[in-house]
Parts: sequence; C-alpha cells; structure tokens
Amino acid sequence: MTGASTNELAQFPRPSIAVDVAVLTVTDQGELGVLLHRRTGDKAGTWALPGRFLRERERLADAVERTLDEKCDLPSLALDDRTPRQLHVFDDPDRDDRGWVLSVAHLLVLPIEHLEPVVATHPDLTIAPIRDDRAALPGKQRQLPYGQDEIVARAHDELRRAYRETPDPERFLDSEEFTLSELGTVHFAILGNDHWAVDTFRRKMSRQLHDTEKQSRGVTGRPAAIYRRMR
Amino acid sequence: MTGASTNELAQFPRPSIAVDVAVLTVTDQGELGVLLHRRTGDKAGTWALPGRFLRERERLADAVERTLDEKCDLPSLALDDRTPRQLHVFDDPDRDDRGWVLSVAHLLVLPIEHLEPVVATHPDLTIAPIRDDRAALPGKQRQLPYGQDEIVARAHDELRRAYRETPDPERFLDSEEFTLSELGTVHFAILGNDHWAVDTFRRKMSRQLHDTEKQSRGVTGRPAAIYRRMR
DNA sequence: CTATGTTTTCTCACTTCTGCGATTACCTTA
DNA sequence: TAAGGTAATCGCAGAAGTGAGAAAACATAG
Repeated sequence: MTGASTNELAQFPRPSIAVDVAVLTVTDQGELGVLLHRRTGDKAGTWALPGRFLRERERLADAVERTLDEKCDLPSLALDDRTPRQLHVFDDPDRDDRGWVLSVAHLLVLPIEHLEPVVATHPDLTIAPIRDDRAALPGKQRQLPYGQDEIVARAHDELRRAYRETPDPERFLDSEEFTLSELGTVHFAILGNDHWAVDTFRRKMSRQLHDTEKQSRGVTGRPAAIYRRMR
Repeated sequence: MTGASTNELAQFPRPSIAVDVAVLTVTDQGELGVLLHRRTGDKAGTWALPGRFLRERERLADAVERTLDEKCDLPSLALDDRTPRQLHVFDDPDRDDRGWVLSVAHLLVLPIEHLEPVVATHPDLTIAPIRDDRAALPGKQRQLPYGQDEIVARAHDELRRAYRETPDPERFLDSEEFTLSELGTVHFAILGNDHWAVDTFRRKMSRQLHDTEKQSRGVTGRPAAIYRRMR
C-alpha cells in the first residue's frame, strides 16, 4: 500500500481476519483425505475445517500452526518443517453471519502416519475422503460451513498442478526412501488412476529420483528398487 | 473460520487491510512492463505499485478496481472484463511502519493499448520494464517500497506458469484475431527468447487456436495466417 | 517489371515418448 | 524344493515431438 498517512490508516473500520486450513493426507486405502474437526458452541456437532481468528500482530502461518495445535492436538513438532501454503482470501462480506470477516485459506500436507494417532484418540476429529472434489462427510451433513468446500476444491487443484510433473513435492510420504509404487499411491490418489499409464509414471519419476541400489524385501511379488529424493 | 462466538469476534484487535496491484503489460518494444505511480505525501516522488486500503465491507477485487480508477485514471471500462487475481497475502507485522497492515497482492494484465494513453498524459504514471525479475525503475530509485519487488516477482512467476502451455490466457492481446508472431511477442516477453524454438512454439499454440483462414496484409515479409481464440 | 529483403510455412531426418507384451525375481504353499 | 502367484522391470515397435534448412509469399526499391 502506498501514499496513505497515519490518519488514513486509522480512518477506516477493519475486518476480522481468520485462517482456515485444509490438512490433506493420503489414507491407508490410497484415498486423498482432509482433516475435519467437530465444532463446539453454536452449531455444535457439525464438521468443519480447523480455523481460528488472527491475534494481534500474529503471522498467518503461525496462526495456522496454533490452530492445529489447539484444535487438533498437532504440535508444530508433528508438522516436521512443513509450512502451510496460502490458497486464497475469501472476502465476501456476507460469508460469515457473525460480522465482516476475511478468511485466508491454507493448504498443509501431512503423512497419514502423523494424523492417524491423533484422529484415533480424538472423537471430534476425522479424516473425510475427498470424492468428486468435495469432502465426503460422515453422517448426514452434506457440506462444510462458510463455503469451505471451495477451499478443499482449491487445495485439490493446487495439488494436481504440483503432482503432475514432480515426485511428491509436498511430502505426503514420511520416509526418505520409498519405492515407485509407494510414490504412485500418492500421485494416483491426487490425479486419479487413469491419469497415467503406470509405465509413463515410472519413467517420468525415476528420472527425478536417486536410485539407492537397494531393493524392497519381504513384499509379495518382485522386489522393487528403492529410491530417495534428489539432494 | 469456525466455532467462534460473536464475543470472540469482537475480542481481538484487527489489522488494516490493503490491496496492491501489479498491472502488467507487454510494451511496444516487446518487453514485459509494470505500471507504477509516483507517490504523494510523505515519501513523495518515489515510484510504487498502485494500492489502497480496503473500505468497510468492500470486496478485494472492487478495491483493486477503485485503486486503478482513482490513482491511475483507469475506469473499470478500460479493464474490459479483466479481473484481478490474488497472488499472496503479505503479513509481516513490521512491513509497514504506519502500523499493523496486511496487504493482499494482486495481478492484473492489460494490453498496452489501454495503458499507453493514460501513461502518456499523466506524468505521475510510468511503465517500468521488468528485467531480472525486478522492475527497472527510472531515475536513481533502486527498489519498490514495502517489499513490492516481491509482488512483481510473484506476478512474473505466475505468468510464466500460465504462459508455458496456453495461448495468452490472461489476454495481453487486445484483439480477437492475431498472428502467431504477435502471440509470440507476448509469450517471449514473459518466458524469454530462448525458452522455445520458434517452431515448437508455432506447433504447440496453433493446435489450440482456430484458424480464420485469413492472412495478414501490408506487412513486411510473407503474410501470416490469422488465428482466433477457440470458442 | 524484376531483384532483393523479410518473414512465414513446409519438409524431412532424427530423437524422444508411449503402450504393451514378455521376462524377471521373490514369496508362499504344498 | 518345486510350482504357482504376484508385482516390478525390460524391450521393442509405432507414435509423437523437435530442429534446421529449403521453399513460399508478399512489399518495396530500383
């Protein structure tokens, strides 16, 4: 912003700022899923994305981290250096009936191994599979509140773009080493099973990975080569 | 946002929200350029991106349009249905010395034909060419204020991504019909002259355009086929 | 009216990519 | 320990993409 005096700064009413976060993961069934929590208070019982108001002079990324800590029992430690990415600012002044609220939507990717334990122990958390670009909610709830379905759709879009060419750039995979079929599980969850012929996938990705010369063992079928991310 | 009561909404201090916009164009010299205006008031005389504070319950896109109207004499009419795209929210609380300000950066593409007349008649407007991912400012000013250089860099990045595969998706070209070399001027301004062999460009783009069967006339060299956007 | 300059478009040899049917390698079961 | 099951990898033929030189088409100068 430019050219405004201190007076001008104080002159206008200001909106509340919220952050919402779509935490995405790939489930054990190889489906893309999103972390939801059950709301308390007014509309208690309905599922929604974790979110929170921005505190004074707080950074957006910090607000997202605190949301996950407070609402989902996921301390920054569990985030493992992963950083939320901004997706979009939702600015419809009538979006929130509590007042004028701008909401900054974020995307964060976490391996299922980090989510599984907290979801298993907290009944107010769940992972909803994403089908047809929308969270398939448990029970009879049809959609997420405050137009959060669009956040999920945008998050999925963003991932589709990122996962077309590059091997697991957002680190759905927890471990440093993995086989091409483990990598494929992630990419196919995001892009659909029909996006690539398996062979095309193999060739495109193996070029961008480092072959450890190791083999997977104890699995059914022929053992697979184990790769590592490049540098 | 979820689960907050009306009390909670009022409880926290709120930041001022600003919008900044990088209006990009391709100059007659085939260079990518960004529209700047000279600031008034405190730091008068320095160049900056057009920007403005958000008014009560105003939409971000509307704020951007009003900025262009008020600061650059570009009424919505001149925008010709083009819509600003959000790039990023800058949230460093110390970014602006006037107080706690969040700034939502936007990108808007306009044809040089729309900008030329206003820039020619307003001495406080200019189009700075973008070189090495940064606005080459006139005079001895080295950088844009409030970290706006990063906005320009992000805008350029965004365009690079969009212009790699698709013919002029943001409509730098004003007219409905154009030759492949006119299209090439835009793409090469964004991606650099060495990104493609000219022939590869021709083949990739002509597949995505509709051939009008018309030929350019009165130009030097062999007349070119005239294409139109598909549907 | 012809030669010249300039830009677009075509042609063709060459490289890379793709899909699919073998082939390989290990585990399990008998 | 050998046969059968399963998944990973290879090899090859056809398809698609690429670069560079040749040809084509028009304007203009002489």
